[in-house]
Amino acid sequence: MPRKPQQQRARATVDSIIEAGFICLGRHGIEGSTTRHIADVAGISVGSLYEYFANKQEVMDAMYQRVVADVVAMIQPLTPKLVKMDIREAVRTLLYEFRELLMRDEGRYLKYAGQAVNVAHRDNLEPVNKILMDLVVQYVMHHPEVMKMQNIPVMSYIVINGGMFSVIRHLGETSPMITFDQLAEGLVDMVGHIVDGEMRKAERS
Amino acid sequence: MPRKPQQQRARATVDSIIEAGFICLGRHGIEGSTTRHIADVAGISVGSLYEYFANKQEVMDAMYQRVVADVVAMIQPLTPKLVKMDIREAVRTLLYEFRELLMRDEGRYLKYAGQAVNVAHRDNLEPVNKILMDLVVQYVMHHPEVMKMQNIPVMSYIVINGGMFSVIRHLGETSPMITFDQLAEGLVDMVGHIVDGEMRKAERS
DNA sequence: TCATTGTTCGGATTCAATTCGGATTAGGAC
DNA sequence: GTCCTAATCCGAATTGAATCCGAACAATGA
Repeated sequence: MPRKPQQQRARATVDSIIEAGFICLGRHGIEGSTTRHIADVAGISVGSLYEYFANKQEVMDAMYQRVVADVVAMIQPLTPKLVKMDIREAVRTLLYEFRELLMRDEGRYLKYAGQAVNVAHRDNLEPVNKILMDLVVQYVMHHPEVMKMQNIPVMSYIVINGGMFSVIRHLGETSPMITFDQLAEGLVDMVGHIVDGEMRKAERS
Repeated sequence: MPRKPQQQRARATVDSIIEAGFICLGRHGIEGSTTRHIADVAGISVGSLYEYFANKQEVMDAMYQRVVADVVAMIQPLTPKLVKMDIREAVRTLLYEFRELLMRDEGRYLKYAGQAVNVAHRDNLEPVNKILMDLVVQYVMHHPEVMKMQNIPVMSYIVINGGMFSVIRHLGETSPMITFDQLAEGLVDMVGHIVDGEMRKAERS
């Protein structure tokens, strides 16, 4: 039965716990992130941690939520610009912004995203999926010609999931076989070819 | 200091532990898979478990290895047939075989694959990546015309990673927005469009 | 000031992972 | 068949991390 922080100092405590969670994860990985360790880094006692979080997992969840919120906050204001761009340029822009976000603070978020992609936590990524789907919808509205494509939802699903995973995985790679720029251009071309190909298919039928 | 099993009954014990690992994971998820629980299901004591595995993680690793070995064993004999097919048909065949394997024994392997896709365990999937890269190489040798593509490694990386992840994620979804057939056709078209698009690009230059 | 409610603390408790020393069994030597 | 040794198995004891709890401390507001 965790409590809602009501006073200013309690909110600060909650913040320091989440912050400490990221620091511990960055420093010693999952193993080093014991509740005691997190509490130490946050400068509080373990007891205090459990005032606001029912268990360790909830601390992790709060960290997720912050990552996800930041991703959404990154995409949202970008949407108006993106929808006016050529599709390839839009994908490219999004990819580099995404990387910038994941690499921020010595890859703090990337470490987390790496955990988040497993199926057990798939729901946590839902808001990101949603905003990207919204972006697709808005994009289509600005580019009526692509509406000829029959399978936009399916292709979006593939591109969004496959794209996110490829990027997260690639950034986590210690000695990648390809550079990020190559990966990004590959993804850009992939989306471009899909749109071109689907349009061509639509015209034929 | 885990020991190598030397007698027949010891090998049976090791096997029963791995088997029990899968059963526990299927029954109660990660939480239900305590060493005691696994030992109980395997019909041995915890002590025996530690005779052959240094720790719980090693049991998990042995399970990974079995999954990965089975995936490789599925693809290897399929390769000769695949390389002779049209690219779209090859992708389609591979996808359905992959699903069949993941769903075997009430999705025993799928539960495991879900864990494996996170960055911490990315190395475990390396053999699968390798055999798929090999498949690409062999495919290219049988279809010299696609050699005109400039970025085969990059596109393979994207398609392999993105494809595997999309499928694993989709199969783990409780109420998927799209059917597996749709996903499969989408992936087939994606690969097809990429090849067509890249060939066109190559001809232009 | 006092009462009330929010906050913090750190020792006590619980539970799973791992260890260890002794009991049991397989399989070869005689 | 008997004996011997290494392999195997066992499960109580240990360890350490997660979690709980009740007392101490701080803020608020009448």
